[in-house]
Amino acid sequence: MTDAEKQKRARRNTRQKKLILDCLASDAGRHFTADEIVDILKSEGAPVAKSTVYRSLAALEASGEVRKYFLSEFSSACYQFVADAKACAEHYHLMCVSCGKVVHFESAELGRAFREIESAQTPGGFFVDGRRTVFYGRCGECPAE
Amino acid sequence: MTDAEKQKRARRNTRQKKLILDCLASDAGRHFTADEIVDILKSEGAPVAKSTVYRSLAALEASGEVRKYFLSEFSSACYQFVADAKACAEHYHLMCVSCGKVVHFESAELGRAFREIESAQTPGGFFVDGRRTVFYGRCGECPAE
DNA sequence: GTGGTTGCAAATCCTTTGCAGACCT
DNA sequence: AGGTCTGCAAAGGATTTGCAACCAC
Repeated sequence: MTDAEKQKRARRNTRQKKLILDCLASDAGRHFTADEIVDILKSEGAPVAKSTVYRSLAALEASGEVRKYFLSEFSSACYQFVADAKACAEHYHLMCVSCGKVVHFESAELGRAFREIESAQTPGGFFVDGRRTVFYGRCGECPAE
Repeated sequence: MTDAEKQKRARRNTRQKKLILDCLASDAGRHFTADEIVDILKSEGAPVAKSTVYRSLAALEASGEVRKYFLSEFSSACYQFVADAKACAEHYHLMCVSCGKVVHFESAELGRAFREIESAQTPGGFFVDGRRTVFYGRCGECPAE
């Protein structure tokens, strides 16, 4: 099934989906792990099964409402609410593997580097998707390991 | 225990460690997963337990002889022999989101872009880890969606 | 001989899946 | 009503760990 078909497929508005999306939207700047969402909803007296959380997050990611990040090999995946898809079009993401913070930035150098990559690879080049690519590293506020 | 202490600690040259390092060194340009190493050694008639492979790879990574990569959320960790620290310093990974192929490439432009990022971010800059960062996109052999 | 190492199996962690019943539309 | 969605438990894959036997030094 293609992404287009996925999005076209009927989707029901259930209590659980709303709870999960509300949780993510309550702090759009923050990343949540699936477990954190489970715990938060449980503490709010509206428990949702972990498998449901995973399934809903996958659906939300497919529809573009939520973005999934892999912060580091030591932690589980994190999910972040996407407030405005357009706002994400022209910048890149730096993610600190230590504290999980995401920094947005623009860079003319990067555009040049991507074009270089596109033409240098063979055969047919390689188109780099800047929106899908996340730069991992360490922010200035986190101590070096 | 610090890294320095780890390296200073007695390390024994066992048959298994040699086999694993030989396997990695047999193709220094390639990434191997732990499972691949297990299979290769088994097929060569010198089986090594999977747990031993993992432990040895961790030790080799700690000592700098092997580098560990996390190429994607869909695959397990990959390990690459470090023939010459300099030789591996400046290469990056492109992963095709369509076919999953990983392409290695070198880029002076990217180094420049990373340095720009490091100094442009506040406070304290942002150190980009080129080993952890994977560029997602589409390779020339896969049709545009 | 001693203590790092190995192999095996069991355990862990995160995530996915099978299935029966519950719930949208 | 009909198909989707949920919750539970069990399975899954990658990696780690406990432990007795092992072997390098």
